[in-house]
Amino acid sequence: MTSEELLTVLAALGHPLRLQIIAALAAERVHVSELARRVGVSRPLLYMHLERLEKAGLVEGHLELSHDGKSMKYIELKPFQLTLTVPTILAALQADRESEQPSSGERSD
Amino acid sequence: MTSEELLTVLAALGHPLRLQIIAALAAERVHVSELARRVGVSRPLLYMHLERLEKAGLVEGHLELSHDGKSMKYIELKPFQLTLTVPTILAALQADRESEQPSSGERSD
DNA sequence: TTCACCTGTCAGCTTGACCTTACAGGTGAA
DNA sequence: TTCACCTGTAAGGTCAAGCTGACAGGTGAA
Repeated sequence: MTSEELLTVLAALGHPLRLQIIAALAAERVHVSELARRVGVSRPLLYMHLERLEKAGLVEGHLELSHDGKSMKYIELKPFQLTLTVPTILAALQADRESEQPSSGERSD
Repeated sequence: MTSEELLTVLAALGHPLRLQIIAALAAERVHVSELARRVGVSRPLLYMHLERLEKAGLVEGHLELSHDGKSMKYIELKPFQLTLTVPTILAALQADRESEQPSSGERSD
């Protein structure tokens, strides 16, 4: 995991509303409009937050047709596990260096 | 851990420069001016970032006198371990509810 | 005294995150 | 047709985070 990926996840989790969204999705997947009502925000705002969560790989959206033919976008939570310690941060920064010069200095001798 | 505490840590770690700062402090404590040079930023900017890290409890500063009598503020890294999963987020949000009404519903019977 | 270090803070700028309002377009049911 | 749902996005405003430059004040050494 590079530091960029790490920062994407940290930024995605670093907002109270997005924690609420994750909590609301923990038990079951919910479609966008219903999710907006449950967490008490406007739909456009929710879209913005979902975009961040999705980019971080924490949620996933699926557009489906409901039983009565209406288009519904269901959001589901992707299980994740991320341990933050000094070594994991060092590893992320090290991954940056290894991925930016993949053919020069990452020998393990 | 409440969600506010969690968010403070997430926000503190959610910046590339602050990850660099943590990496620079991983091996040894460093005084402010030297740290600024090592991570390549101005001292005032570093102070701002250190403030966030300190509020999150990730680093600690100690003002000391060097052997030649000059005032030096040494920054040291506090070891930490934070595991991010859906359950830990749910627990943080639950802690909010328990701490806002400490005398009504948190009975454990 | 001048220099080279050090700590600490403030005023002011820029930019992006966040949020709201409004719009365009689709469906099934009354 | 009108209503009540749904998806999706664009325009614009607000505000805090981030960053810079300048300042005030301390020390020991040359």
